[in-house]
Amino acid sequence: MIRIKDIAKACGVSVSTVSKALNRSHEISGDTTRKIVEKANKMGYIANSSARSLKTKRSQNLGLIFVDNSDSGLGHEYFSIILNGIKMEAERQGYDLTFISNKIGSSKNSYLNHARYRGCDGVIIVSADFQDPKIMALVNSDMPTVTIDYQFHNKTAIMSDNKKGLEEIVKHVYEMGHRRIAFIHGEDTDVTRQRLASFYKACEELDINVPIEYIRSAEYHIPKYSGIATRELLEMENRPTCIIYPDDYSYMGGLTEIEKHGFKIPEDISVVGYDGIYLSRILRPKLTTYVQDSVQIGLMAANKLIEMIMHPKTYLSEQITINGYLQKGQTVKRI
Amino acid sequence: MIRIKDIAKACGVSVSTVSKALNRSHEISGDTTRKIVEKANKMGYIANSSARSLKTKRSQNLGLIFVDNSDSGLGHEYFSIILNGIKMEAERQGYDLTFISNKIGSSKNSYLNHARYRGCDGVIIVSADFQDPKIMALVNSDMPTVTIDYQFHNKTAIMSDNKKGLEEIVKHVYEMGHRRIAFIHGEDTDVTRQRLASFYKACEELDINVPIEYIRSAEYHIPKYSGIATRELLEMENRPTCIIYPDDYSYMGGLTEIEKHGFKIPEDISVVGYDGIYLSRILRPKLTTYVQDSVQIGLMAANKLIEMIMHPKTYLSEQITINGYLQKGQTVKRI
DNA sequence: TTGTACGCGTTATCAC
DNA sequence: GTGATAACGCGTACAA
Repeated sequence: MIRIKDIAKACGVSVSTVSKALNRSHEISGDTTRKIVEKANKMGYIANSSARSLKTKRSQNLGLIFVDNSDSGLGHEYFSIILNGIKMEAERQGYDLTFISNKIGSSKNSYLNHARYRGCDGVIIVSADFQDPKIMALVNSDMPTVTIDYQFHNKTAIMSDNKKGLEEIVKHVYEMGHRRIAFIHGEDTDVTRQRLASFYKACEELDINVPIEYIRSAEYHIPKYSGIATRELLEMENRPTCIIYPDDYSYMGGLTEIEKHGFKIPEDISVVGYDGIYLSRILRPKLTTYVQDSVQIGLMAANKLIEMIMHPKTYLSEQITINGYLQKGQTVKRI
Repeated sequence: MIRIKDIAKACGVSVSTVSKALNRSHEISGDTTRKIVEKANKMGYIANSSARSLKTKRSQNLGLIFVDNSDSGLGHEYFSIILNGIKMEAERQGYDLTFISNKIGSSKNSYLNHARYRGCDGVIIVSADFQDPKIMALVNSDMPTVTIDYQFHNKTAIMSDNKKGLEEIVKHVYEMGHRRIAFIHGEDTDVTRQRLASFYKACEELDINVPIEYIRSAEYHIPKYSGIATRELLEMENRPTCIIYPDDYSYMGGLTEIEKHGFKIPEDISVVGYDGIYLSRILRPKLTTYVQDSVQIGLMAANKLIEMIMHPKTYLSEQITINGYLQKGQTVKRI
């Protein structure tokens, strides 16, 4: 390992001159800087981030919280694409990314402590139990944080546009002539509440009557549950002509059930997904779904967090909504 | 922020005593240790990893290389599940995970330098261009590394069992009565070569004749290319009765093409995928595919890397193969 | 424009 | 069993 001290010796200057030169300080003359930088490269000098951040109190490192009780969190395309977006933007701006768990070494601990331990400049909470006191403690600390798809009071959050999403879906389905529209929603979260409220509102405005039995509960990303809900809907006397699913994956569970009943999509029943994952585009019939711009969500999360880190005094928390768009596939029949 | 110095003052002991007590050194009496630890907790002490690793030369942090030219790397379930496995095992053993790119801050750099800069104890190369000199430099350095699905000479690698995979697929398809078997493979990589060799070998042993036109090239994870290959196969005079795809996603491209030709699966043509992603299980007909145990691949990669870090002298590089299994779906017809 | 000296928080060595 | 002290590598007042 080679240190600035070695370079200083090799160049016949002091360590501080080397430090300043490497950091392109204007205090150092162009000539000296050039000479030092060149020498440093030749000697294969690599800075030591530990020493640097010990001194500067900055790590250029962002924490990443990704808790998946479902044990396959990262496996969900929606999240992994968000992660990809975060990674791209963080790298672009010269930040690294470190996963933050709720333990340090082998001992249980809080997320906040872990982030502090690693000297994170800020933390992005991609997926977590937002009711967890340890998450709340983190968000309410002085550590800059950005949450995704969950809004803490007065904190910066990046949200997919659930309101617009359900609104557009309902409108489209309505225009296609449907009046008996069922909605299978995910477990009770902020996102779900937004979507549900927006669904009701859109229906109300269009004078669509929504029997309570048309609203079914399932869990995001678990096709089985949406399958069960689908069966219940199909077996109703006055069954819906269109079913809106919590997400594209869940639709697959519904699909199985629909086929079991001998129904065809969209001839016998229309369906709409949510997320617009890759799968939705290659399925046949192509799925009508609301495409969330997950890369953009990730980019924006990283971007805002870095802004917050750089301007801690002037930055005002924001709630940013990332627009998606309706992908009109072939799963909604005109009736 | 509270430092050991503060605790020392509060307890009326020296900093070194506190340090030792917190690290459970046996030099310190049980009583003193208890008192110090308690006080530290009460004061909300959190260690500083920068200071610690500056001194100890250990970071308890693993680097993660994940390069995706395709711009959706993390979005591929195979990789994101591997990542999940790595994360689980690293956390279990008290290691953190940091993404390593080929730049430090805003300046271009090598992976090795980046890993050194962050003081990584080791690096897992999940996905990368293994011909990239920067990757090779990393692997050939003194930095402990583990690669996934690529074998550098005399280095530790975790491989999915491509040999057994293709072998089992061919055997199964053969047993179902197929003799005209086509294989669409991915771009030229280690994995592809292994699979191709194994495919040929299995066919040879079963006396299956493989016309050169039955071997088609596509790219992993890009349905479009597999779609094109599929069309070419379907339009042959003597078309195959079964097509093996590079991966489950690619099969979706083939599916579209097959339906365009008015063929049904498996009545008119049989198909086999590879990977066993979630999708393969919920598709109807359920896809016959070779399931890779990607969580296990991730777990093992982290596990071996940590072993290597802890026993640098005695650890011998290994090539570990993680077994998968054949998922018999409904896409291969008995003929 | 350059150099000196110190401190960031921690651990390791050695003396007591 | 405990304490004093010197590093680890870097950045930055402040001095020159």
